[in-house]
Amino acid sequence: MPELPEVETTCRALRGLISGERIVNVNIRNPRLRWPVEACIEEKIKGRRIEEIKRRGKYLLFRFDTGTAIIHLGMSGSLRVVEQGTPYKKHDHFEWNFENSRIMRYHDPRRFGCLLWTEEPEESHYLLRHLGPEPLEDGFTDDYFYGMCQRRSVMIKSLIMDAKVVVGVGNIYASESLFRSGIHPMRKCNRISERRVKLLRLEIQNVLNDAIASGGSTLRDFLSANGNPGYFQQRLYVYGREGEACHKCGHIIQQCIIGQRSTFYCKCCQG
DNA sequence: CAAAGGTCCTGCTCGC
DNA sequence: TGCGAGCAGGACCTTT
Repeated sequence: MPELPEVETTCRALRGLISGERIVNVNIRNPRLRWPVEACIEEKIKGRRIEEIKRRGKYLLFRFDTGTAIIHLGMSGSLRVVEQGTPYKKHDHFEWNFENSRIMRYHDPRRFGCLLWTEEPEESHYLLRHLGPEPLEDGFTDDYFYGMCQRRSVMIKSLIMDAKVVVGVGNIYASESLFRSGIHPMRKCNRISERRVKLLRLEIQNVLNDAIASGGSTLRDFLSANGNPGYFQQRLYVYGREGEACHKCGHIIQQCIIGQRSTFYCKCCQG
């Protein structure tokens, strides 16, 4: 579920619901996430106020005066805010109870996500230290991106999914942005014209902005029974459409595997 | 049985 | 031969 737009949607929803709230209780029901959830996190944040909630790549950062809690949603994780008395669902692994009687619950069937605690400045934490620029912020320039393409020789899809190059481009939006810019996903990144690389950079931003905009419409449902932030209603040109007709030219959408991940493209539109 | 939207880690290959 | 960088593949889990 969570690519950058979903994490951003979650981040905005949480800000509206629990920013500035004091945590009155922490309940770790199953610490066995990607890395074990340390029991000490309870004493670190209990009684503390969330001073800021922000996103870096696909990581959510909850800043307290004592340090920062880092949550990643992995492949199947989600965060919901519910009212007291809401029954647990299977795979609700931890929760934070707030003074305002709301509860933030972490749900994650595959347990690829994490909850970590750090007292370092967040940018020097080992998981965040080597992350590339945010795709929607100033550091992700044409010059920077073309430079990375020149310096490497991997397939372009692998390059844009590399968090050291740019954060937040997951499997869905990688295929979508390559379609929008007319680049075959298996093209070596150093064999693409500067003009096309610049177009790709722009289309990465466009597809992420579009997805955030449609995710934004689900914010008000965050507190309801179904807390899934969704990228539904979204117009996907190629992802998951193998065997169907291309919306632009009518040719059949193809599927291949790159870096163990399903990849979708139109061999007519993407030279 | 295959595949699912993430990403860290290991071990291999290649070029110097 | 030895080394580092860059790259591909494996691993982590459960559900459909």
